[in-house]
Amino acid sequence: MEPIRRKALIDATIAEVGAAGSLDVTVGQIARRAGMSSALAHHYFGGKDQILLAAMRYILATFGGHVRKELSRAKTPRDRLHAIVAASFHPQNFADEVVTAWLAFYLQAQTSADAKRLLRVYGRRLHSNLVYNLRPLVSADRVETIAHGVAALIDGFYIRNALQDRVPTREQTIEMVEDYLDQNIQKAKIAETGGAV
Amino acid sequence: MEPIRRKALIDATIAEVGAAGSLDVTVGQIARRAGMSSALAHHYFGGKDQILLAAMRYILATFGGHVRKELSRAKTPRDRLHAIVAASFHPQNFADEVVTAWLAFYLQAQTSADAKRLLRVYGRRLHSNLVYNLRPLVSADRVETIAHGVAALIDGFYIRNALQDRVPTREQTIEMVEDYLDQNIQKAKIAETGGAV
DNA sequence: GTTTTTATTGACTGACTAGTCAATCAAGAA
DNA sequence: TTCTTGATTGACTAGTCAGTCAATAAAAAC
Repeated sequence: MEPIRRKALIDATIAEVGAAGSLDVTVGQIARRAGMSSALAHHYFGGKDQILLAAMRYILATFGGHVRKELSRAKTPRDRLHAIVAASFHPQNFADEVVTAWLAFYLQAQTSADAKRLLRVYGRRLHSNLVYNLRPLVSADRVETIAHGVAALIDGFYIRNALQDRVPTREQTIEMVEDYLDQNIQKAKIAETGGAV
Repeated sequence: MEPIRRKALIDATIAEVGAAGSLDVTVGQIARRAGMSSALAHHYFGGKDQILLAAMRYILATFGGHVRKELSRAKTPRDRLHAIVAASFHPQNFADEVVTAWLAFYLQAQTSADAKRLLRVYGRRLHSNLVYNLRPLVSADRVETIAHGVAALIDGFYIRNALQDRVPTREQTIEMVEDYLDQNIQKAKIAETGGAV
């Protein structure tokens, strides 16, 4: 029973946080959505913080899984960059409630040391993935800058998709990030002596 | 007394929300920081929601003020675009506690219709400012896309500045957004017949 | 100097919530 | 059958907080 109950609680937490648009959800609400009593939720997780943290870990792990899966298929650095972008906007990660939950956890990281650590681990992993694959394509002094730009674009589109209206579609969004990458790769090449791939 | 008390409560709210990294601040905490009893805070604002909303309005108004001020000095469309970017990263808006408070309100917009409306008014204002000044510089079919890209970059750098480590400095950030603009303006010009400004 | 208005608060309430616990229930082991 | 172990919950506790209110103090109006 334990793994089933834990998974149900994690799913319910993401759904509840996403629906409420806030971390102000009670253990009772989560437990009810997961079809059990709040006492049972405490029994399996020990406390509210741990339920929340488990849900956050799940979201990040799902994201990490998508990235790895896409990366394994890609052969060239440019392909791998595309894979990272595509994984970031995978419908399962880009879904409104997931983004909202993500954002709520982002905010909680401001107060919870555990949450902050989790988030930064994933932030750095994304960053180093980008840097690693940019290195063969652009001059060394531009790598960091471009990686930060791509990461900011991704986060920005995420947050805007969840909270603003009249935003680009998922496909347009991906294309814009790809454009950003290509323009910067292009520029870096021109800056060098114009060598071929 | 009323305007003094209200201003003190708004300042205290932003400080308290920024410090807590969450909207989970009690009226008592806010009132104490503002040097009065919680009963008085209720007396002047009616309720917690209205205090929060007033603080959000204040942040957005401050931001709007900076944009207007910078815009009034700029003469060309390119200058005005620069002004918008510069205002977005004005130290007073980019300060950690303000960004955190901003983010917390962003999230609350998911649940509060009033907050959502406020946020979208400002989102659209930024967007139309960008579009208006991009129009003379790039081909018509690119205007919207670039405006969305710039807005996403700004939001992305905001959130990352508040929540990630090893992020670019304010100056580097501004330069990166400017670069994005220039590259896209450049590209649009090449796409046309190479006409001068 | 008296009345009215405004500023202010301590004390209180009603509602809600995280976490606990003792008690049931079900199923398999001995 | 009896014992043990994990699953499960209703009821309870202790604490918190938004919002109210009656009372006081101070200032302004008359």
